[in-house]
Amino acid sequence: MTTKTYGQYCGVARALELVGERWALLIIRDLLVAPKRYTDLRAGLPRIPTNVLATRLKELEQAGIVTRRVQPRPSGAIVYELTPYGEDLDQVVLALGRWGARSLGELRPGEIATAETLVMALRSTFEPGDVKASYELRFGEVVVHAVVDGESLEAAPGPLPDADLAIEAYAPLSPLLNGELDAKAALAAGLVSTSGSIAALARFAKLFRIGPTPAVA
Amino acid sequence: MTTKTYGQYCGVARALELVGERWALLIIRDLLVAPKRYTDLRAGLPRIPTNVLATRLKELEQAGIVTRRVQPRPSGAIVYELTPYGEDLDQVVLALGRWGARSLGELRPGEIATAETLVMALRSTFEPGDVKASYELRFGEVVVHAVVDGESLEAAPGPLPDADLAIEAYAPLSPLLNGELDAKAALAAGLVSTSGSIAALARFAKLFRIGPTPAVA
DNA sequence: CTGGATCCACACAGATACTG
DNA sequence: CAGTATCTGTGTGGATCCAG
Repeated sequence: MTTKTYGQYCGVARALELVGERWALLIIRDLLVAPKRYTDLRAGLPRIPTNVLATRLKELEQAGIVTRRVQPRPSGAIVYELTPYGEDLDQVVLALGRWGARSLGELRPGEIATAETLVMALRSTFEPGDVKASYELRFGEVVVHAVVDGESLEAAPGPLPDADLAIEAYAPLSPLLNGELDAKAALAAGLVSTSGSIAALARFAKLFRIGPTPAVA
Repeated sequence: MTTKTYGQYCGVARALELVGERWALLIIRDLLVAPKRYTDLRAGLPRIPTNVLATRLKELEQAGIVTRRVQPRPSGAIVYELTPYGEDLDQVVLALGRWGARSLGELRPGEIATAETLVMALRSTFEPGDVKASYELRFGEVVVHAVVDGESLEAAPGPLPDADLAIEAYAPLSPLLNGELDAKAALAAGLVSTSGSIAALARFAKLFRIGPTPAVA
């Protein structure tokens, strides 16, 4: 798509020319969480062909969205990082994540969740309010945490040992977050277990609520 | 991409599976302005191959994003319209448009602007404030109007004869809107002419301000 | 005229193997 | 670790054709 243009003088078209290709916004999603090395990106995007990853990174670098930095010795590692311009895609990725969350449904066979997908899920579904609380969320091997204080949310990979509430999910939490199950029912169904009360889990579910699953023809 | 999945349990990935294919979000952009017939969509997207348009419309219909309606006789016309689920992509398209507007730059050879691209440009760059005003904006053949009242903006195709300010653009207004030129300089440069004062044009430019052009490597 | 379907050439994505 | 090389298949682009 880099060479292919849409022929329209339009911000949407320009944006899609820059980041509309397959995998591009998923690479950016992962880099929004933290700078990463080539191998880290591959690990977070297991299905991406390596030549496509290499090509995208070059295109994104060319477009001024990503920078490629060689770390000083002794590490010598190569790190990909978003430029400020690339970081401005945050709102685009969050909007996409918010809209797409409603279609998540069941975990499909072979599908994975990473710390990056969970962090962006929390960030995109966050509804600011009056709550002040901290959470540790576990889903299999993947652990992330979130600190909520009114309008502000900090979400990042890794544990938070002294979180107000620790949540262990045994399956996608969509039914809890879209209102299909309330906190009590989700616990009863074995979807989730927590270190706290039903009320605390309900508050969590309200903070990161997603819309109802859309009807499909 | 409909059959091709990203293998990630992630809202962003789901969204891209549904609307991440080439042309899809541009079709949705045009439908966000108003429902359209097949031929109208072709007219607004001159470079889209007809088979791709037909395929996208089927996929989007399948996904519950677009509906295909046959109008009652005598028109019998077929109209494509967004479902409520599809309309929820508004925020995604606006976020993309806002980000991409900064990279618009010059009008490239063969590139066109339509009423739909102008309407979305106004909507995506609108910065709510204390202003109450109405505008008619002309760019070649294309005429759109906007009514601003504090937080609210209504933008739509077509003229608005009794607008507070009529603006005729002879070239893209990016230099005016990104602060490269101020209102006085833009008028002096022949970029634009208006029915009103320099101050009125400056207020317009402030309402629909876009960020600075990103530096590219 | 609208609303597509069909055909072909080709660029790009997918998969895997290989290298500095 | 960070890619490149190669092969294959599918989706896209572009033009044309066709039915109501």
